[in-house]
Amino acid sequence: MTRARKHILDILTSSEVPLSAQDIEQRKTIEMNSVTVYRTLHYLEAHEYCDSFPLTCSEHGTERYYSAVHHRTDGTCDHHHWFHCIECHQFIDLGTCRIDELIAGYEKELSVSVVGHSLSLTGVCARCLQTRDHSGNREHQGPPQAEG
Amino acid sequence: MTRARKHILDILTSSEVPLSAQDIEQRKTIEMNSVTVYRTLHYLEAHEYCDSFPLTCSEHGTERYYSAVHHRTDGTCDHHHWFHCIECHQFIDLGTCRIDELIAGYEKELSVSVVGHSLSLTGVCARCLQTRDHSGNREHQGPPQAEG
DNA sequence: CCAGAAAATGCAAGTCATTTGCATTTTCTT
DNA sequence: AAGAAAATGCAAATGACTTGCATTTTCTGG
Repeated sequence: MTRARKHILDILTSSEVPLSAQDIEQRKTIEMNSVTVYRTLHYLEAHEYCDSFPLTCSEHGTERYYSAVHHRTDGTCDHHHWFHCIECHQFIDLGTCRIDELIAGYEKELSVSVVGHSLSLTGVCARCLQTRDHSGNREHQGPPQAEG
Repeated sequence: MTRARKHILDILTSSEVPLSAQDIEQRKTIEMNSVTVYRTLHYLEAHEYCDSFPLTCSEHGTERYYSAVHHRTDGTCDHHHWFHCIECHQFIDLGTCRIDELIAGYEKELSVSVVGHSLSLTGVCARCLQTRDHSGNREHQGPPQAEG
């Protein structure tokens, strides 16, 4: 692990939400070319340090988001999925993947071997729903507590 | 519905697999600018004539794929998900969405309103698995029957 | 059926995330 | 520490997709 790789992995590990390459560029505290950010993300994903998925939103367009993978004591990966609010553009953690059985079912049904999957939900978060209720359509509020 | 829109919707409706903007350009039989293809796909999706999801594969990179939505007699949409083979790059229909309940659970748990979702599986299809078994790693075969 | 307005389309250029080639620097191996 | 291998920076390219604007088609009221 080089310095750059350690640094980006640290950023991912300490983030509570998935980050795009651009998010990482903003958060990095050491000099690093943006090409290196992309290459590092590829490296981390190939080596199972992180997961990624593509998401399209009105504010950021289509981008790939990365999140650190937590390995369990038995060596398996704790793979998460995410909800993305179409109003405030925050991510909400949906916790550990709950479609393993569904996938196992498809594998059996179709005689395929599933190697990867991508699931993401979009909609309106509790906070934005509340804002709507209380006030018709005001301006969107900022992030819930700080930056995600 | 203009001529262009009807034509693209026809292409989507008669395809058994999701198509990218480029796939559609290849299949169209009337003159149409590629910008129009994109705008038409936006129109069709906004009006619930089709669904889309982004997918990344080694052969085509990251692209958005579109498939016609079938409306049931009760007016609801018959939303499907897809498996994509990382070797032959064919799609396999996973049938009607089976995660509605899971999503309803998340909505309740997190007090969010889910407006959309994207799920896709990647892996090796039955045919490619078989080719592997029978012959070590030969060249990949062509499409199953014709063009998908 | 026709005029005028509204919407759709074509064309050219632009945007933007991401990738690539190649030279230089850093890291690893012996 | 030397040499090879891998990583990084820089500049330019790629490729999906979007935008602005002029022209054409479609729709609506008369």
